Amino acid sequence: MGNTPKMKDVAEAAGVSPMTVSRAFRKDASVSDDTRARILEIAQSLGYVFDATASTLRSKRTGFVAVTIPSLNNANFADTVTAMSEVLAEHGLQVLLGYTNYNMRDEEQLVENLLRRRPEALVLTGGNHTQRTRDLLKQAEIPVVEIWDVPVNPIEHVVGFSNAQAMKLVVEHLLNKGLTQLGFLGGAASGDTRGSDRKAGFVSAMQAKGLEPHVLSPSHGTPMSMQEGGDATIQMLSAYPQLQGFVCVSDLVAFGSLCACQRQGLKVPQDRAVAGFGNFEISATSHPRLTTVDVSSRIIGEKTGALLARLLVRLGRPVNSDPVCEVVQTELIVRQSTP
Amino acid sequence: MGNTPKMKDVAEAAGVSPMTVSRAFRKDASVSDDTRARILEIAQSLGYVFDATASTLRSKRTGFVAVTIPSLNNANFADTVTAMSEVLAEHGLQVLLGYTNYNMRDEEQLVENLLRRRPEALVLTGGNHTQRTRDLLKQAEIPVVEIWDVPVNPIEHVVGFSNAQAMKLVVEHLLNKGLTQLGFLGGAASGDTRGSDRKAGFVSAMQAKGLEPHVLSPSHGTPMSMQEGGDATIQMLSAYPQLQGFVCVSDLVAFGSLCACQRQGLKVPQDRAVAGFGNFEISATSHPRLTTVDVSSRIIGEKTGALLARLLVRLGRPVNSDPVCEVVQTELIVRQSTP
DNA sequence: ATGAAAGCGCTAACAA
DNA sequence: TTGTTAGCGCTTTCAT
Repeated sequence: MGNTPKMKDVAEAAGVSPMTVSRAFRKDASVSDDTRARILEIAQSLGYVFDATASTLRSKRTGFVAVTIPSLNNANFADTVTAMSEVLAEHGLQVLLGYTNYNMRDEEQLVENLLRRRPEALVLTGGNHTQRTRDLLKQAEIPVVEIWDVPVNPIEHVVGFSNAQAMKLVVEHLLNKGLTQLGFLGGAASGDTRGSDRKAGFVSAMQAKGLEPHVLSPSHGTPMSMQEGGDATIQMLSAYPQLQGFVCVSDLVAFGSLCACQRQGLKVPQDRAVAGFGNFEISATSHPRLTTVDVSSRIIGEKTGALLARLLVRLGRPVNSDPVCEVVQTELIVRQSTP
Repeated sequence: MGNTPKMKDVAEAAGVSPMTVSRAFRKDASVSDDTRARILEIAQSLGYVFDATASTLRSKRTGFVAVTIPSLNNANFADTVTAMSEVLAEHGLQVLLGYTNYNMRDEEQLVENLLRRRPEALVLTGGNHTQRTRDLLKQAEIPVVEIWDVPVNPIEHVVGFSNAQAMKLVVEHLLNKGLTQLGFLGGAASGDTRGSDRKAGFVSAMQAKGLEPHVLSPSHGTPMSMQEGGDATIQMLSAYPQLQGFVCVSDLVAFGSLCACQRQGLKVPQDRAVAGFGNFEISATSHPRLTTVDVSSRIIGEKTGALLARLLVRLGRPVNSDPVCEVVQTELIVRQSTP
């Protein structure tokens, strides 16, 4: 007990050099098929487990891609990460996931911690970071991808979409349907540009038509929840009874709003319209189903994974290429919660 | 470019030995406060980033706790992991997260990959694993915790609850309210005991009263979705029109069922009762709100984190103690979707 | 409180 | 296809 077998032990048991064992554990290296099979079998029988920490130190390859998301608890980010993991796994890369609590300070701390593990690339959800985060990333000299946003001043690569533009799709749809009295529900977390960009998209789309944008946007650390969406709806209804529809920062808020309306005896969409954002599962299920915007969560993950696989192809160090900026599609999905 | 500073560089710049720099970067070690402050400042100015991979190799401490969950896309598992991360972070430990797709084969592969990174402990969601997974874990000689379940034959430590017992709370509540014609909705993924345990809890609670348990449990790889919950509800309504209520494997399925009933013009709870499981946010928001079972997702994470912190206290190697089995509370939450 | 020497377990680079 | 040598960047151990 206590002495787990090393590569040397496997080598001795197999009557070869440690180098041959090392090669046997990598598929690219040149070992005869016989030898490899025999070595792997012996390793298995000895209970040998390859030590990635030692491998890493010498080869400078950790096999990690670090990914930060604002919160573990969001189905869309989960889809992005899942899709990314799948693509990266095909290239022998593992995702090292961390979350920022929608907070730039936490993100900075997280990035610093992640960099200590020497990831081969870093993916950040969102385009708003502290200066120190940006500095750390530049010094790290690894590929950096910002996703779920199209930052004005990107660090390097980008795979995302314009939250403001996407939100405009919703507003314009409602305006086209003749609704003019619209309210926006969605709290903007301090460092979270996605929420505030959506709000900005709402405001500018309204102002473009000379309409007054009513906004209820309590500002605390985290995005508005279903519950808060419902509470905000009640407040809005009492402050602006003339409102014809609620444009929400997410489907979760929209669902809260929908249920609050129903509890007030208001029919959706007849009495009030409700629109969400993100095309979460709930929006396709609720009664009525919610009009929303699909933002290609999985595709963002797939494209990011593919981009990184390309950049990290084993040419010594990462390929040095021009920054990529891929804008993914957003699509308005009209359902029954709006006229 | 290309030559990131090492500890040696920091040492030279500070006029001390690398050993002193090493000590400065660990809070416990003995360095004068002045020296430490000076070293950290110089390190910062040089853009030095501590290399955890090298540290790991020599010290045999990775600072990782590996955690597997069935899917990234589940708010309850996310809560568990978030809570666990928070507790572990206080002890300088990071979570290395992986997901199994609700699949024992994938879990085996994942565990093998995770073990290569030499985690200091491993947390598995669920109590059902391949024999090889169990063997790997035993050989690894690190603390293992199974969560979200109370396995009959645990590997080592356990922090969970009985899914069958928890489900019984729901069934008994409905039976007490005089409903006797109940149907169960929930697919059991192949290796996922949580879903099938809940089903088993339903069946045995019904049989205990001499009632017939109607079950609709399509068996594919993943848990039943909202959409599938709705579809299953339609099927059940047509196959067993006499059914008075739907007992669902999760709140998501219950929500699908609720909406399907509403689309059929059935009133919940007047015409049909619907109950969920898990106390997801949706169950507290929907109209009507869903009766469900709260399963202490965060508490599981906190307790697991605390247990590991205890076990991994720096006494050379992990403390060798008797296996712990903590059963967390489950609580029936009666809301408006049931009489 | 600080330093010197040795080495963690692997793999790059070269040789055969 | 296989082996030899050296060393990745830290930290353990022991000394002062």
